[in-house]
Amino acid sequence: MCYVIPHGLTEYGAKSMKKKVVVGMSGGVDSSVAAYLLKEQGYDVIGVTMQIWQDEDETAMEENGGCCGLSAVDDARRVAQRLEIPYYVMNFKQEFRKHVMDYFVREYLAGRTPNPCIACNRYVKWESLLKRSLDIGADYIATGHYARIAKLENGRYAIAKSVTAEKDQTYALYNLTQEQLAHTLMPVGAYHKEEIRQIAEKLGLSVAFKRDSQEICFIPDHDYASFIERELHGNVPEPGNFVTADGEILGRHKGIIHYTIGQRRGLGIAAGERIFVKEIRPETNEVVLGGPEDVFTDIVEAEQINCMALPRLEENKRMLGKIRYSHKGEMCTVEKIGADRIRCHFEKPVRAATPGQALVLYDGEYVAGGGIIC
RNA sequence: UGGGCUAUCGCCAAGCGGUAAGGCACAGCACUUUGACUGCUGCAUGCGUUGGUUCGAAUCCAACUAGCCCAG
Repeated sequence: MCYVIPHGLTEYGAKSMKKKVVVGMSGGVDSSVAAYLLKEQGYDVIGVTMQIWQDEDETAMEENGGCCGLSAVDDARRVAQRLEIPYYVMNFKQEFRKHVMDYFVREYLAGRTPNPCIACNRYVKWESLLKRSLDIGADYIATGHYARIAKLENGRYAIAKSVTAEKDQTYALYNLTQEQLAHTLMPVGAYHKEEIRQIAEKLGLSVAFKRDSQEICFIPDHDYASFIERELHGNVPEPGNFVTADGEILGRHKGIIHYTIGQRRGLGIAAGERIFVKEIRPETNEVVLGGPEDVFTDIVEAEQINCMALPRLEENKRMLGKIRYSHKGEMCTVEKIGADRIRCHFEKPVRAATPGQALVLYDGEYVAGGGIIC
């Protein structure tokens, strides 16, 4: 049995001081309404927008409206005014560059496929923003994620799937630490997206019908390979061979950064049937291709484990495993094969488990933990 | 040099006298707080070239060109 403590409210009144919370405001509907909800709940709310990658003079591309977009500051400031809460912009460019952009490039160079949102959450939003928020006297940080935080019977904090799971964002949050969760609020997790929009509309917030964010925020044109090339100043990995699992050469590839496991489009090979990337071999600069069935596996290994609901990922426990954000999940059992490494045996093969992506394990409603697929 | 076979979209490939299937590749869109996957749409006024037969030819005939195979 687990129960939810609306932590932060428990002591409200007892100390006659309002709890102070910093809301990370992206300029979108969700975080705007999150700020409103917290204010209604009696918190001392401070709005903050994180400046993470965009240059100040980059005022073009207003229409993008990504989670960290450029009109973000204007929109967020307007909302803060409307809600009559203090508002600040904090610069996190250094942290973002180090933990997200550099990591992103490094992973592709190593033949892996990173998930920048997860890194951003763990190291920028929660590590850096939380630290600075605590420094200015806040008790919590809050975001507009569709997820809930619960304190479990075993004393641990865990992220739970949003009540209304059509918009479940728990996968991208699996890597948060206990300490971070203890200081985090996610007020919109109790609502439907539609309800959030309605609240925003009722409040007269201009962002009520703003498009949801999508794609990699620091690569608005969606051309991530060109981004990597720019970052490396053209010093990119060489073209190499497309090969079959048997070693037969099928053609030339453009360099391993252009590919990910399970990819079909963009290979430029007319095999007569659909072919997919099965494996990327940085050491020989080969990209292995195969048929649709070659890309399934029932064993997935992961490292850099973060435990959340469970103090450790127990052996032989049946859990739901998700190998990508949009994966519905498949039941699996966990085997510990190293100090910081697990092997999951899926009951049904999963498609295109990709090194660099996260394997997130769910124990019922809660995120049990997860790691990086290797 | 004889004899035979084949030439249809970037690749593969239907078509067999009645007005150019399909797959792959490619492009665009949709989906999507990662990369992918997936779905939808588009993609040969022309069938090696030139003539001929026919109301009508990618489909029949002839010549030419190219490639392949077998003889020497």
